[in-house]
Amino acid sequence: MEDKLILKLTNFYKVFADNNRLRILFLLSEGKYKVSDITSHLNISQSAVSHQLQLLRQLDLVRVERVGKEIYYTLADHHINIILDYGLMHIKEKDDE
Amino acid sequence: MEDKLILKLTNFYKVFADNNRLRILFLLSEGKYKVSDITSHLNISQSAVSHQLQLLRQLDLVRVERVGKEIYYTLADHHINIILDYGLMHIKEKDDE
DNA sequence: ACAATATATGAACATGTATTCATATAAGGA
DNA sequence: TCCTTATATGAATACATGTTCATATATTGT
Repeated sequence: MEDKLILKLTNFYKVFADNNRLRILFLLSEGKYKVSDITSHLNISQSAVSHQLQLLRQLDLVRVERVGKEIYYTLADHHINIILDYGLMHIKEKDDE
Repeated sequence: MEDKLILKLTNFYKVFADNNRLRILFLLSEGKYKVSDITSHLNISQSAVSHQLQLLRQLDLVRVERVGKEIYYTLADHHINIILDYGLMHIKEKDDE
């Protein structure tokens, strides 16, 4: 097993290993939201949301669209949805703890 | 989407979001290894390996078997293998970066 | 041009967690 | 029993990263 590949996998998992980030992703999996919507829906500060969105942008996980003063975010592609769904499915099927 | 469920998912991802831990898991996916084998194969200190193994034990991801002075580790069940494989498959199919 | 609103961003700070260091425990051999 | 080897473990340390705080930028309305 090549270490380089495992490192990539590590980094993949890291993206989803933060609760607020994951909550944002799941919210976005339901549609298009502007930043203020995200902060109010999830009770995360505006700054924290923006920082997470910046990271998600850098990783190309979200798509950005400006409408006037507001900026809307959506998931970048259907692939992300599949990942989220797969994760959920996996958690649900084992009722540990 | 229930926050509690997402939190569980976060914790699931966290397990795999560390490089050395993941390398240990992939090594164990190939068979049974004692601690000293793991440290030499992966170039991680004995202590670091033991700490990671402790964590993996607590999460029931590995199975322990003592033979004399040595202690052998294996993955707890086939399910873990499937998770690892799925992750790899996912990484391989997208050639980002 | 100015004020108000929405979002982004850099730096400081807080926190979680992985590693190291020192040492403990357990087993086997002399 | 004493010594050696294998592994575990607690505490200290190092480090990565998420949040906050203060402020910048961008857009709209007046």
